[in-house]
Amino acid sequence: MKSNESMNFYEQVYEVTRKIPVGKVTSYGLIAEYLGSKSSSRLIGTALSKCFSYKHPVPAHRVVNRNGMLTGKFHFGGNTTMENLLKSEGIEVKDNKIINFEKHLWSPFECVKK
DNA sequence: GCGGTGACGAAGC
DNA sequence: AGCTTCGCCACCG
Repeated sequence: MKSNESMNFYEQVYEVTRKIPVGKVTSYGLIAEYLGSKSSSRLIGTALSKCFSYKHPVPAHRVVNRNGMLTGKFHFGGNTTMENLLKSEGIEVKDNKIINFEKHLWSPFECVKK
C-alpha cells in the first residue's frame, strides 16, 4: 500500500491540531512530543505559521505555548481574533493568556487512548 | 547544498 | 523572578 507521501512533518502537525476538540487547547511541545521530536517544539510553531498553506483549515488558535500564552495571536491578523475564537469555545483568556490552562489542556495522546 | 528562519522550551545569568 | 542565550530541526530562497 502506498503511504501518503504528502505527509510531511508540517502536515502531521496540522492533522494533530485538527484533532483538538472544541473547548480544548494544547501546547507546541506536546505536539512535538507526540510526533516523536520533543526537542523540535519550534517546528510546531513554524509549521502552524504556514498552516494556511494547508488544504484544510487548522484550528491553530487552540495551540498555545507552554505557559498557555497566545504567542501566535499576531498571526491571526494582529488583532484579538485568536482570543475571540478561544472565548467562543468557552475558554477564558486574559492578557493573552488562557485562564485555567491546565483545565483546558488536551494531549494528542488522548486521541489514540481508547 | 547551505544559511537563515522560527506561533518553543529549557537553562543560564 | 525576569530577561537573555542556546539548542533544536524541518522548511524556504
